[in-house]
Amino acid sequence: MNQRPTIAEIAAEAGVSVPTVSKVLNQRTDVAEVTRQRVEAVIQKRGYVRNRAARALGGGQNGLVDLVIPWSLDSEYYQEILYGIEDVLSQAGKDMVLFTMYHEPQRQEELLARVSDRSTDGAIFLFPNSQAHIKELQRRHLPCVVIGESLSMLSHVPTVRNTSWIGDVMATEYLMSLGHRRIATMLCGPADHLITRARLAGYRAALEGAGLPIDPSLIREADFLPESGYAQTHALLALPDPPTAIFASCDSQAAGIYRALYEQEKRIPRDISVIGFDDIPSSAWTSPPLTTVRQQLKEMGRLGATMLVRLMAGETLDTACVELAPSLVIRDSCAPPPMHDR
Amino acid sequence: MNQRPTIAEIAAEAGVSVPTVSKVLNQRTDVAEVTRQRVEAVIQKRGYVRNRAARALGGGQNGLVDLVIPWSLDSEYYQEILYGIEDVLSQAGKDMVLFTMYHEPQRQEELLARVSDRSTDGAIFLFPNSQAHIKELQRRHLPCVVIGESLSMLSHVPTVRNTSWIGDVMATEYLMSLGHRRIATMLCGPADHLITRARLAGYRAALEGAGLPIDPSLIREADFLPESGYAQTHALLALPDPPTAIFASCDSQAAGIYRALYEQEKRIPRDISVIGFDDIPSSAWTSPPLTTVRQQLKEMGRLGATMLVRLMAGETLDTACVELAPSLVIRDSCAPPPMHDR
DNA sequence: CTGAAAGCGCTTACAG
DNA sequence: CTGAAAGCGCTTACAG
Repeated sequence: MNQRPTIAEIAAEAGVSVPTVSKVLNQRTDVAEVTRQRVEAVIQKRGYVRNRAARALGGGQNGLVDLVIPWSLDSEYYQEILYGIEDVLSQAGKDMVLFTMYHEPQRQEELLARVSDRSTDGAIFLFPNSQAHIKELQRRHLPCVVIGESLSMLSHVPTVRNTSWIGDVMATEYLMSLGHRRIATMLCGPADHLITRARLAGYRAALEGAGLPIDPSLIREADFLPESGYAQTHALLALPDPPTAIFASCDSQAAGIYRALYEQEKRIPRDISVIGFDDIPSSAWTSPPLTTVRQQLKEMGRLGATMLVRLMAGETLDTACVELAPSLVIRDSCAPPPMHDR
Repeated sequence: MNQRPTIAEIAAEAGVSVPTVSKVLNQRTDVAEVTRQRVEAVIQKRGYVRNRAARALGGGQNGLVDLVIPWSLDSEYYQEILYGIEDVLSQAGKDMVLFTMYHEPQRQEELLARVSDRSTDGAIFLFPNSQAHIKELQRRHLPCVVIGESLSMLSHVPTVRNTSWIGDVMATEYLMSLGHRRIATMLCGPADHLITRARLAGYRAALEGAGLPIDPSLIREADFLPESGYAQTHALLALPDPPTAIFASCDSQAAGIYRALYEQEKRIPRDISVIGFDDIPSSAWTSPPLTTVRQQLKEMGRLGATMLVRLMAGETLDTACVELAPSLVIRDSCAPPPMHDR
């Protein structure tokens, strides 16, 4: 039989008992150095790997981490974050289990059930839309980390996010530095959401800082899809006094803005400037290449995963909430406004 | 104590033994109907869910499926497939564990170790670059399914893929019907790969069928990234007799083609036509919208997952290999060639 | 520092 | 049709 070795076989071969091998495996200190080395040699030689299910049942960890996402992994945005998470987690010997909430409340129950299973050693939440279940998981001592804005700043869940409103300030100031005075902006979701409001505040602050008026007709409702950028751009262009620059709330929305502009035969950036937000990989390949605000997506993933690994190892975090600053990536979609508009 | 109920508690409450509850849970037939109903009522009432680890240890299934991908989930292409897989698997009560091969041979060993664990009930391989480990897993009776081209047609692993070369025929014929005679095509990977050759054969067959010559300078090496499309388009345009249409091997490559054309101030489709391959979601939002060959990506995911679910349930598949036919999606990136080129 | 013992929550033969 | 028994491969007290 070419079966995978069990802890019992290792113990027999090393001439010790099963608990002793378990101690070595769990890096306990109450093992004689000689014993440890002997056991480790056998483990090495036989290529022993613990059985995950048995470990979990016995009360140990099982090397699985839940990745809880609100919807599907359907945007480059998520992918980038995931990439960072995967990087750290695989180094730590953890595997990811995808758990999709689909915005269904009943899925939360499933998640809780699975955790009381000890099916999983920890969980990473991407842009959670509720915190109730996270709190419940923490109450059951499951290490949890949130990546992305969380609904409440009061949360006690370790969080890593981008200081996005600063990005709005940067983009708006950059456009103004080019000479733009009529800058349209798109919202990034429902107007009553905290993040939406925070980001809008960045735009307003920049404008006010420069003594420019705020024109409500230049603030448009939109979401993360190209459709909304498309529709609002057409609306913007129909204004008596249209903007000379459009600030997209995210790069994927910018594709819709580009398209509306293309249809109206407006050249970017000669006739009108466009600036994005996120800097997803494909933004480097639009025509013209999109100037945008870079969020450190991979880094968010890496940091969040690192925090979780620490938590799972029983360590305590010194900083529960990490904010990453955005930066400006200047490509070719912005230029000074046309002469007659200055 | 508000703990999650165990099978023992259910048994006690229903007035039966533990094995009997287990039988009900596993839909065995050797249980009296009355007993079954009584047990099921208690299960229902207590919201009982089996402990995954205990199940796996005891010899049952644990509700986990490995999703084995060659690299990272870094393209819309994968995402679409994943979406289909997720759809079916979540219906079947299975969760996905992401397993990334990173093209590292040593990862194959890890995969094997994990499976002898019975950590997982089955595995779905996306575009595997080797079949050795899949065969080994099958030998250990782990249900496996391949989605995407597999290296050998002789494989005994159930597979679902697209009949991609037909797509190449369709695209080429469409371009010819528009009046094009000099059609460039990009390879979709190393020239010695089976898929690359098969797809090229589709292009050739269409051309030959129409009695058109095959010009080797119009067949360009490329991969799945925009960069290669970009570089080859510039090279194509520098030819003494440049093509009037370019056939991209995939939509993400088309972004590079668009960009090169944009830089050379060639208008699509007035000056030159571009056709893609895959029909990833963002292709509907390029400017102009990309005419492309649609691969049924979500459907591939759904079918593959469905096959795996059957296999895990102990059923046998009537068809081991399913081929999905592509179709043409006509948008705005193709037109008849300019007058002087006809 | 070491190991005998009990237990985690299931499952599968197998005897009745 | 039902259930007593043994076992899956670990882990954690706890006694020595």
